[in-house]
Amino acid sequence: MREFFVTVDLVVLTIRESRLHVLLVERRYPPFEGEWALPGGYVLPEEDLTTAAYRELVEETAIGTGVHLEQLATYGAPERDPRGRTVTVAFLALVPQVGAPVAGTDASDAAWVPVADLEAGEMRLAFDHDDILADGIERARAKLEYSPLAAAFCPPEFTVAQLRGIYEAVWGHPLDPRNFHRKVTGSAGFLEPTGRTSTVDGGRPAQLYTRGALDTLSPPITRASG
Amino acid sequence: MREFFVTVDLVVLTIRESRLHVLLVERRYPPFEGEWALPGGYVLPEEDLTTAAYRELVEETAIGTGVHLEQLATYGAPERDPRGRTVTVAFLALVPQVGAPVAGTDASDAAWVPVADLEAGEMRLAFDHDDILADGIERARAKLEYSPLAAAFCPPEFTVAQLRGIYEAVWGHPLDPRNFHRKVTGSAGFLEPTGRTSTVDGGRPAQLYTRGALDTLSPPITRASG
DNA sequence: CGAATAGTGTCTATCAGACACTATGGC
DNA sequence: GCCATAGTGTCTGATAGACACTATTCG
Repeated sequence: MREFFVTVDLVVLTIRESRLHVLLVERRYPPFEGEWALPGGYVLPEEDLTTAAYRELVEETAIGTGVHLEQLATYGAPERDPRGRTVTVAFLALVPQVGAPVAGTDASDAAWVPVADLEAGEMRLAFDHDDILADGIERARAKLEYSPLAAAFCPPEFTVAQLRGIYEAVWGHPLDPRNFHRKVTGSAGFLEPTGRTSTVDGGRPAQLYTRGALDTLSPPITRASG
Repeated sequence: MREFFVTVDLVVLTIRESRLHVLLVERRYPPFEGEWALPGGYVLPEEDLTTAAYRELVEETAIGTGVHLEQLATYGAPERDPRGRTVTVAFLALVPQVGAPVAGTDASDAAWVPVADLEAGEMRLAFDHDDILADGIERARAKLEYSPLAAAFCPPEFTVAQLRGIYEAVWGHPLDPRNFHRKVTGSAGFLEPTGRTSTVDGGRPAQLYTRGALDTLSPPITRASG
């Protein structure tokens, strides 16, 4: 029995230009000075873990509405932080498209980076953040199958085509528009029609929806095939 | 930033007499002296989280082979432990049927308790262990659907009927023996026949299997209906 | 009108669930 | 033979995926 430092780290995902992006910060101080890392920070003495994660999210992105935040996993290898024994609780955040990220106090710069670039091995993150990121991406991909989570990437009202775009960006392959439409509109409680329509895409106006009350999708939308 | 205590707590599940049981210990010292709790303890200074969980598991159950151990979630509400700010990393362990549990140093007694009794609200656990237990049970139930995890409850070689008994005990309702048989034997890589047979149940001898290499079952075995 | 996107109908192969039937042991 | 359990065959209703077709807007 001894004392530990406890931090939270965030895998913040969003869709930009039809591609999945993750929020990274450039470290301003040692260790790993100048390298890219996941945003995060120390848990305060009287603060719950989720509260700490939410606070860090707001500090980094300046958004706080329509966000999905869930605990991912905890990483505590003895040598993972050279400053001392540190356990980090990782969270997964899914956010709608926003403007440029905000540089926080412990990061000299912050940026949205395409996940595909990181998966191609073009960049190594500080600490064990490559592992945490991989776990976060896999969690997001898996949860789209059976949860209405994709709506967390969308604005409050969205079309079926926008929602399909989320799935295509996260899974990295196209889906049949007609079957997708039938699937999501046919699952009672998954989407709620607003009665309004949107004409942004040049064709027939699309029905606008909000996320429904359902929190488990059965049967799931499968990602295996297009 | 301040220092925290870090512990691991275990949700250890097994099947006894065709019912799902969880391992509980009676606390020997305050806080919550005399109450029942999940087994667990402090993470040592140079110890990985999973190593700590495994150490606690061996201390409490004296078994170490054929066990499934996975991280569940982390709980860190500021007031969850009156001794000071403590974060606990909960693990889920699934073990084959074993003898009586072993009383550890920080528990005056240990016992296998039917999960159904706890779910009926007959018992309150110390700390926030009721929440942790509920999360662990739900994780186990969900993972049986799409993973070969049920084999972790079985001896090294087992029959299809034994495996079905696991599903029935965890999910709490009967499954059709014929459809279950066709399902599990038809998924290539899920089970490996050994060539040996077992005659323990009085009828036609059953083929014995070991767990196959597959780690994701597609399509899943659904728990919704019998 | 054509182009583009929204949304519906229909066909087919597959599969879950129900359940009749056969196989192989102990008594 | 009788009973119990193992394991197979067959039917039916539901559904995923493929894709033809209709609907509604813009220019």
